Amino acid sequence: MNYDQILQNVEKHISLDAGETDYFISLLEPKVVKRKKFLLQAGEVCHFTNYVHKGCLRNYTIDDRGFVHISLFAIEDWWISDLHSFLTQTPATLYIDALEDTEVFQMSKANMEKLYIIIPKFERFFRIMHQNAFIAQQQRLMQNISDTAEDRYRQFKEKYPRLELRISQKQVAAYLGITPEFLSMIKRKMAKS
Amino acid sequence: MNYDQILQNVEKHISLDAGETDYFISLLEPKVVKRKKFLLQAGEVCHFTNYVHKGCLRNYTIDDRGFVHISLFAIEDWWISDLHSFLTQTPATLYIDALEDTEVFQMSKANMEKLYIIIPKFERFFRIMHQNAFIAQQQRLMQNISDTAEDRYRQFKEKYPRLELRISQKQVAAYLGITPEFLSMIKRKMAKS
DNA sequence: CGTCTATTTGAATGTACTCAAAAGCGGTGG
DNA sequence: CCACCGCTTTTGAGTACATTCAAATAGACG
Repeated sequence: MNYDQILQNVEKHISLDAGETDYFISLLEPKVVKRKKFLLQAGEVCHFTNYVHKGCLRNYTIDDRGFVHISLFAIEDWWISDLHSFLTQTPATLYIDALEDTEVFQMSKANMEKLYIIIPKFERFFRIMHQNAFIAQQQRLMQNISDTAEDRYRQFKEKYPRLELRISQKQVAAYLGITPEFLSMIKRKMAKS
Repeated sequence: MNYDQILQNVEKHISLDAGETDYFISLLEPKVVKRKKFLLQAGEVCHFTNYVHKGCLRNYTIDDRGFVHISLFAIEDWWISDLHSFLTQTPATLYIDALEDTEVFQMSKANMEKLYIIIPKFERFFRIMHQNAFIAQQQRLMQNISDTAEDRYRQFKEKYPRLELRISQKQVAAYLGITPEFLSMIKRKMAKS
């Protein structure tokens, strides 16, 4: 396995010496997730935080009417988990599954706690990670409140360039919070102008 | 000034000895914000993270059509800032102002950095803070995508019990992402059944 | 190749907004 | 203490945005 990519990700925010690097890597568990397979299902406890090395995962809820709502697409170099479940070790509300065959590095809750003790600057790393996630989500929330579906679709294409080529339109609609039928209409309308 | 409330807030997540407590308090700056006065305006750099000791602040954006969208109400015992602006020291996109005369404790960016160095466990404290904020916002985003305005209004009342008595319906509508007229209709409809 | 799912299209419906006008309410100054 | 002003809330009619349901077509995968 090649750890360069995940190390680069970490070293965007904190620096590690050789020993720290080795220790960090020793806590990671590589895993392959086949397309359509689950990494987490609602009701289970989320035992791992996952770094996507290659492929594409999605994080979603299913509402009372059975509709899927996607909270996040995690492609190469993204982190993904059910943060609430992971931190509190209570049953998850989110599902995580693979839209493509995917390779991840997993860090268990137990290993994460060891890591914080042995190399406290990882507190800083994950603080920054979560801050960035928070900011991105805040922007998305404000967009969802104020913008039309067509605007949100344009913003999706900017935020995830080329992802549309890899996933179905149904997935995009579930991310935008609209029906696939309506997204189809939006595309037709946009193509005309 | 009475620091018991903010210390209790901190000690929910980390423990402090007497010296640490004193140092933490020495970095706080008390401030009174009169109703309708700003703590932050879009375009300015957010220099402070604010803890609300008493009163009520709101965090909002103004979209291109001039509409206000409220990201958060911060009442007693909540923290509030423009996190992105604060962390990166770039111009804010959010406004913060007071809906009531409000007392806050402010911590500047410079003091925050000192705090992380002198008492590193505050990295942990703010990591947990931001994680919780992230989780709350994720739930709100999923609600906004999947639920009707009426459902969201019910959830607002659960999340902020009694707040409706303190703020105008217009503020609630700006939080829910609907017009005040439509919220009025929802209330009428709910009152009937 | 056949089956299953995704996408397109259209008509009818529901949810929420816009604009306008009237009524209610709160604060302020005289 | 009351009258007035400005802002909030209510109400309604017309409109725009988005969903639902159904059916036909296209595409993907085993």
